[in-house]
This record gives sequence, C-alpha cells and structure tokens, in this order.
Amino acid sequence: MATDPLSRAFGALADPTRRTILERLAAGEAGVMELAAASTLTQPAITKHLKVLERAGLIGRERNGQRRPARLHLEGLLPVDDWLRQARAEWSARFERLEVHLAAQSESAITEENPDA
Amino acid sequence: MATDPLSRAFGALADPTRRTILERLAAGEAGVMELAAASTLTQPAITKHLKVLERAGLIGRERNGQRRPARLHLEGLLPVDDWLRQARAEWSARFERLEVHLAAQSESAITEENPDA
DNA sequence: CTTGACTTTTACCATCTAGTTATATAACCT
DNA sequence: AGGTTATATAACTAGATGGTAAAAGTCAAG
Repeated sequence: MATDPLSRAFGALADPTRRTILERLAAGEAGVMELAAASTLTQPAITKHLKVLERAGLIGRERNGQRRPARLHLEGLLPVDDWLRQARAEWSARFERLEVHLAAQSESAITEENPDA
Repeated sequence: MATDPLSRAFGALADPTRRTILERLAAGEAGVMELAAASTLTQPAITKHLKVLERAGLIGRERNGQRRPARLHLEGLLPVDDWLRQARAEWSARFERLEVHLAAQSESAITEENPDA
C-alpha cells in the first residue's frame, strides 16, 4: 500500500473488520478485548487493525489505567471526504458535458437525415 | 482484500496510480497505451490497475476497433458515498453527544465547586 | 492472409497483508 | 512479591498485490 495519507485512509476503510470497528466506536470508546470479543478474530489481530486505523488518522488511543481504549477521530475522514467531493464534482461536470455533446450529435444526425428540417 | 463491493471500491481508491487514472479519465476516455505513456509504469501494469478499477465498478471498458478505452462509471462511487455519508452522520451525532456530555460535566463540576451558584 | 498496432495473458518474482500461536510488557490488586 | 487483566510484540504461514518481460490474442488495413 502506498504511504500517502489519502491512500492510508482509503486502505484502512477497505476492510470490513476495520469498518465494523469504526462503527462500533461510533457508540463510544472501546478496548481491544471488547472489540475482540465482538469479533471472530483473536486479540492480536484486533491490535493490528487498530494500528492500521491509527496510522490512517481514523482513531486515537489513550492510556486509561491498564486499558488503552480506542476512540474515533473524525478528522481522519477529511482527506477522503475532500477527494470524494472533488471527484464527484469533476465527474459530474464531465458527464454533463458528455450528455450535451451526445444531444448535439443526435440533433445533427437528425438534421442530416432530414435536410429540410 | 475482502470481496464485498464496498471493500473493492475503497481498495481500488487506495492507490495513487489508480486515482491518477480516474482523474485522467475525468477528462474523457483513454486507452491503455495513453495511460501507460502518462505513467512510469509499463502497459501491462496499467491493464492490471484497470481491471481492479473495473471490478470495483469505477470504470467500464468498451471495444472500439482495436482500442479498448476505459471510461468512468460514476455509479461506482455510490457505495463509498453512502457509507461516508452515514458514517459522518453517526460520528457527528456521537461527537455532539460527547460535547454535550462534557459541557454538562464541567457545569456540574463548577456547581460542586460553587454550591451557591 | 500477412502485417502491424493495441491489448491481454502468462510466468515469475518480491513485497505486503491478515491471520495464527506463543510470549512479553504494563498496570492494577492483594 | 505474586496473580490477574489488558495489551503489545515476535515469529511464522498462506494468500494477495504490484511489478516485470515475454508470448499470445484481436482487429483494421494493405
């Protein structure tokens, strides 16, 4: 996987286990054991997923006694959101231009078929 | 990588080469040779990236003579967009609840400090 | 039907990913 | 200190990914 922030964020989201963790964290912080219990995976596997999410800026960890619960970081979604917004804008523009172009083409085709129109 | 559509879409976007291809395609269709020329990679590598994008529903290929240009498929972004919209909504709700909670806590703390308030 | 342009497929390699079990560290509690 | 809980690290495996070079397929045109 590439190492730029946007690729890290997209890559972190490209795994159902990690998305499930994020959705669980939307209800509040959770420790590794709790997340592992809600999953079919083992605890070290969850720890690894949390590291991926942390490197992507999507969660943070805080030490709280012997626990080290994970918490959502809303700002991690910002690069993804920005890219998606811009892409949607550009793509929509392109698609609209294409539609106009096609409409003009079919009009001229009709004109050639019926020169008296 | 997981094989569900959402993971495929996120996974496809988690690579700068593929995002660059998508941005190039926003300006119009392009063949493999053209995309390879605009990249440092070889042409077979581009073909592989195009397959990933196609499986993610982000592009389509059409046969046009001996060319087989790729074209954007706007609808491939829909699952990503939906997930992101819902996540943002839930996360924001959570963060707002948290802020309200913290505000209430500091108020009661102040109240305890100043019982006459 | 042969040639040439565009593209895909194959075979191979190196690296990354996602999981496991086993072990180590850290913090809390007698 | 010793025991328990929570978490992290180490070492390993299997499979996926991303790249290459070289061979093969597809189609338009002479």
